[in-house]
Amino acid sequence: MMGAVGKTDAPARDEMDLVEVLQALGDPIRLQIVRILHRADGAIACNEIPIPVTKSTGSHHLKVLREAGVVTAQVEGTRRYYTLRSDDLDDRFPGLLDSVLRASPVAH
Amino acid sequence: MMGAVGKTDAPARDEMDLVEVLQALGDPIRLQIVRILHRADGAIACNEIPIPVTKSTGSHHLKVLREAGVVTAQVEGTRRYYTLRSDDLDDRFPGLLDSVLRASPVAH
DNA sequence: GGAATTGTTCGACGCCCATCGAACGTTGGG
DNA sequence: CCCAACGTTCGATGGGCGTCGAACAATTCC
Repeated sequence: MMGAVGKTDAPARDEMDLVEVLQALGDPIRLQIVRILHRADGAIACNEIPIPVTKSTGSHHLKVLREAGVVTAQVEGTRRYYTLRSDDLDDRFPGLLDSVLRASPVAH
Repeated sequence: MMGAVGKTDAPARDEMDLVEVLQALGDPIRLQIVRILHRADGAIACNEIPIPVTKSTGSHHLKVLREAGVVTAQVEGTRRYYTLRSDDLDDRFPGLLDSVLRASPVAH
């Protein structure tokens, strides 16, 4: 069953909230995940994403990115293959993802 | 005197941190402030920014935006005139501010 | 000089978030 | 059928953030 207004875990293009996306991207580790997914240029297993946190924390970050609409996961057996929703993001917020990806990771 | 590595309240173009900027923009009220400053297309008094919070809270949000490098304040008597650092932002993170400003405020 | 205006700073409070370890499904292989 | 692998979920914890009122500082005006 499903509760009244529970997060569907995968917002449609038109349902994406700018603030939610910005908050999702406003974290070093999540930004790192997004960069890796972009470089991977396709589906990549959750296990293959090198991040310096526990698997539970990583699962949390992926969930935040999923609920914001930044990434999608397709289940394949016991693995989840993640993908950047580049097209949907660029449709809803043109230029946002590109500018974030183009920006140098660190300042200095 | 000043402590060793205290926030200077106004980072240079090259000192801007992407995560910090995204976090600064990832708040409804701060986003509203940014939109207002953009529409104002010039300096606008802190007092003239209509936001549904106390002046202390507003001051806090302006400080966050200042420290992230999103806005600048020039003191004029007892008033502060705020300005969007559009040029600096576009130099450091090309396209970011534009995409954020172009995005429709709410989803639905 | 005193009062009013403008904005910052200072606790304080409540809430959300990032993080972890452990427990719990799910799936695939021996 | 049981076990290993993979990922989610569940407290719990610590820290940070948004919010407020009150106090403080700076400046202008009468």
